[in-house]
Amino acid sequence: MPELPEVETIRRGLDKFIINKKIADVSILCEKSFRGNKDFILGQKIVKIDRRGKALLIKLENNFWMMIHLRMTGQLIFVGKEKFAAGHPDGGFTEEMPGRHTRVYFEFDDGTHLYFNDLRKFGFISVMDELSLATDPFLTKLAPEPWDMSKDAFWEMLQRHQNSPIKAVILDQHNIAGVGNIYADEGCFYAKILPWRKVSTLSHEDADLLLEGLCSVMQASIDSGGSTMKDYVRADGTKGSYLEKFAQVFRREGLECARCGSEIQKTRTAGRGTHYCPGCQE
DNA sequence: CTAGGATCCTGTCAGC
DNA sequence: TGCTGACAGGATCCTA
Repeated sequence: MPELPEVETIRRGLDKFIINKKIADVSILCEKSFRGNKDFILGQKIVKIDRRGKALLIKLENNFWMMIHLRMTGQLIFVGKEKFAAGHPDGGFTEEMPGRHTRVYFEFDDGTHLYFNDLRKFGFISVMDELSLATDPFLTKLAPEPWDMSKDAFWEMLQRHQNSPIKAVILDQHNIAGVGNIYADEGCFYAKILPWRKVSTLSHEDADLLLEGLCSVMQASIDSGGSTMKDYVRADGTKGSYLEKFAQVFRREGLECARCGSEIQKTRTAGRGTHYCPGCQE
């Protein structure tokens, strides 16, 4: 799915396009994708859009909220005079909306629309009041984001997971928020650490470098508009991509490492596809 | 408490 | 062509 940088890209886009618009209608094409009562959001104006880790939080005038989690394959597409889309990179950006994978869509009072597409249906939109938001298990257990965590706090967190592969630890949102499969691999590459190394084998310096790497790769991605769809409107139909521009290892297996020239490899760690350079990560 | 694996769901692709 | 299994930018639930 969209990881933190992609979700932040969506947040900024929605901030530009849907603030102060009133929700005129909600169409639910897949029950599983929509939790809670839509009556609480109908007729309400969008007040602000927050983000916690990979979750988007949309506040309405009546103090109800919508939490949106895109999980693996969610995307949000705003269609008005301009079109804005971000999230999962697969297809659909040029399709007519609603499309084959549209699960929920909103119509605003000015006739514009917001579409929630989600191929695998792992994502969801949840209508919540202030209390359910404040007590939500995902949000309450979410760890700080990399830039809000001191090196010491990161190190202390690691000490609780001595026996796990480092990649598994940083993918767990209870330990550090916002890191997903791309940035876990990219962060390990930055720090020259093999992703399956047991935490117990890492030095404090390794850990510092890894935290620095996570901040760095995610910030670079945010600055470039997330890894997906930034330029999806290009006439030739290609999608702009953080991966093409910045990824050093992710989905680059078989290609040359930009740092040492070795061939990037792919394997499996923590149940996920894992990319690394055998030459300069150890 | 931690660690590891199965699971939710749909689609695509490689290999018979 | 048709089938089969592996895998996918996530997180939870269950078990040990």
